[in-house]
Amino acid sequence: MLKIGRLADYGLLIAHYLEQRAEQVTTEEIARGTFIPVATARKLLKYLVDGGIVASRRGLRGGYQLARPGPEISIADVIQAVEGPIALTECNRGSGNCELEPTCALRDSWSFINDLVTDRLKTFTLADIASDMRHPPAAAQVQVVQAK
Amino acid sequence: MLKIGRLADYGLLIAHYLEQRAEQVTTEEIARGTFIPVATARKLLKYLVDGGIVASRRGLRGGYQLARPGPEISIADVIQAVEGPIALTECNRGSGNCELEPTCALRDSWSFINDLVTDRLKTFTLADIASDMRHPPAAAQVQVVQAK
DNA sequence: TTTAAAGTATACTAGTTTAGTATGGTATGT
DNA sequence: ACATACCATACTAAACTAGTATACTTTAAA
Repeated sequence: MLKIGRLADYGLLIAHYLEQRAEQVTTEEIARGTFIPVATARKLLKYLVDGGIVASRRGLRGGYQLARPGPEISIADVIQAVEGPIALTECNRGSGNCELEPTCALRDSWSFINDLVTDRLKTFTLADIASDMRHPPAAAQVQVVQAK
Repeated sequence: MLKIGRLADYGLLIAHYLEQRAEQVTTEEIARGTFIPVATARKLLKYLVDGGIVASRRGLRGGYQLARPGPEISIADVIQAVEGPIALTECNRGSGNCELEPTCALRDSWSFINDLVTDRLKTFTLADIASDMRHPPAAAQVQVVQAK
């Protein structure tokens, strides 16, 4: 269960949809276009607005739009907007969440691993999703280098 | 909630403990040494044995030991042994798990992202955990290279 | 200035998943 | 043969998630 919440997945779907449309779109349209239930889409849009991923306009003729260009929105941004900070383990959300903490030998390691994963997700953007996956984006070309 | 299950965390704790001891150790000793409840440790040890991480010996004077040297056991190995294959999203566990699948534009992307994360976790081993985190292990030195 | 479209906020519910436990079985060295 | 230690399975309770319902606020156009 190293997994992402369904809502985060939907969030990315919505972000991707908005990038494609590139104009003001209403909640209902988004819901129809992504096949996500309207009520759920509403909830998600709020998260995305609060997270600065999406810009909203209220009132008649209102709607949503991406707040920034696609290449500037990473997967990590979307996940964090929907689910809060990425924390693989409890101890990574701060002290006092795990009763094993005082004796645990892995705390620093988990912190480190958490950063590895987060940084990795920051290199992959909405624009990369839009492009053909068969030709991996630049961000996907990683090389492991022996230290020293 | 991009997070790892508590049991996977415990699994890593146990693996790390076994690496430190480097000898035949009983369930009770492991439980005492890691502060994990005995019944839970049993369950985990089964997973680890099935996953080929740990070797068991039954009968009198039985116990557990790492099946392979520390540097050959990655975080990904441990997580997969405890939780099964890494799958960030439902669609990454195969077809038919998500009702949005037929219309979803993100399937290939998720598959790609899943691999990115998994590969990253494969580069970090038990041995890396044992060493001082303040001097990051070789596996942690990653360089992103512009494609073409 | 009224009205209706559209976003905002909060609280609740049902279902699923997870961690944890209990119990009885099986192998094996002495 | 027997005590020790691992193995297998099934169950339970608690936590968490996704999804929904409802009432409110903002704003552009008529």
